[in-house]
Amino acid sequence: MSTVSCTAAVGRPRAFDMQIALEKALDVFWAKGYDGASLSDLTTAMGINKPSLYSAFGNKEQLFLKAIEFYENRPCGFFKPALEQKTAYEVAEFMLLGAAKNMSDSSHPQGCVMVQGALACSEAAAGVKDVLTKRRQQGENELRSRLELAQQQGDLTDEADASTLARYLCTVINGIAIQASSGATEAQLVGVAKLALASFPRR
Amino acid sequence: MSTVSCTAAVGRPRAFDMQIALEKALDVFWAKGYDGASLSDLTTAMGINKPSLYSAFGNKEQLFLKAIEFYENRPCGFFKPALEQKTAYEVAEFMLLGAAKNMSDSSHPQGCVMVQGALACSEAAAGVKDVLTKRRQQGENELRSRLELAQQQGDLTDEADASTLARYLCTVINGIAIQASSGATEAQLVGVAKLALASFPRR
DNA sequence: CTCTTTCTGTACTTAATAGTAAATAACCCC
DNA sequence: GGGGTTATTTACTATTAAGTACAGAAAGAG
Repeated sequence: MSTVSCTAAVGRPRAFDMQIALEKALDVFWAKGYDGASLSDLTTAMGINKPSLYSAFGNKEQLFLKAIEFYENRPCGFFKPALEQKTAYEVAEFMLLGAAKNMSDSSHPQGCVMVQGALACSEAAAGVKDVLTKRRQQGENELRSRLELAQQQGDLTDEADASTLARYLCTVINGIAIQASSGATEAQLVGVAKLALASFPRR
Repeated sequence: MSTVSCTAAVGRPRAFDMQIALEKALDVFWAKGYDGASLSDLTTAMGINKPSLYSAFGNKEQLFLKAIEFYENRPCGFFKPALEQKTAYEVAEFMLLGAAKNMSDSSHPQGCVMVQGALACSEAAAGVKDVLTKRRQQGENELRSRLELAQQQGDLTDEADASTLARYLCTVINGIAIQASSGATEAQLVGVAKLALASFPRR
């Protein structure tokens, strides 16, 4: 089930678990951003040496991309599960409350690596910034499609602009990410999420 | 009226305008963040050499702090003017629409340097991240006080929680900053701002 | 046991980083 | 115009950055 492990059957076996190392790397990128995370930070957290990192993950940029891919697909995510809720309002509610809870969770760095991983950055990080921007945009698009489906299904009023509504929800989620990374508590963020929901049209 | 210029009457006069140089530095920090902005980036943009930078502004960290101080006080800001609006709703409206317009303005980097200047960063930037976090928190506190005043003056219902309301508005503004730095247009952000306003209690 | 393959650890390279020393140039005051 | 003062220029330092060469270690295949 591992998404990255690929130790060949022949040759000296890898002495570390790639999945666990990747999670450690994710935590570093999450807390420090792409520019702020040095290879020393990464190898120290991952418990390996640089040649192991390069042979297993390519280079810093590819390691980052694999880390955010893992981040997006990990089981405790809230975005994709939210899209599967029954009604548009439940989608919005699940998503906002999920963001509030998840991003303030102290079992990992606060906020969202998709937001703070590479927001304002050096030219060296321009590529990963671009990837993050596109991924966030893609999430917004998926949400818009889900809301349009809700309109077809009749659980979201046709007067609503699905596009603006999706952008609004993503804006609040991004804002919650900032607040969380600034130290806001879950209770505070849940309050914000509930207030944000007041703008969402109930059927 | 210059806030930073302090060329002594004696000695060789400074060959550059500190205010203009500071604005150029601000643009670099705004676009690249503290970690992503190298001294070469800064001196190139400012049109000066490193010793001039160090003698005029101290070091990279102090330059950053002076740049954000300038940012907060510059005339085209929207936060402080918003607080002076007549009613709580007008405060919120001015603030959200101001954020939407200002942060997508193409006459400077998109987004908000107070948000993206140092969000997830290296240990070297921990100090400036801390300053930014505290400043944002201070802004939120000022907004909360303004809303409490509105409750005393009767133009905001007592049922509203001024603290949560202020946090909500700041969350949306921070979210707008992310969207703007990801390329959202003014029209898109104004749409978000208006939708966000629907959650704000009118008297 | 040996060969091949792959990984690990140490030590290295090259380039960029923040910051500075020292000589020179430009100004005001007397 | 000389003396004191401050800014500029060039050249430098020490450190850290990302990335790699190479020798040795650990496994399976024959």
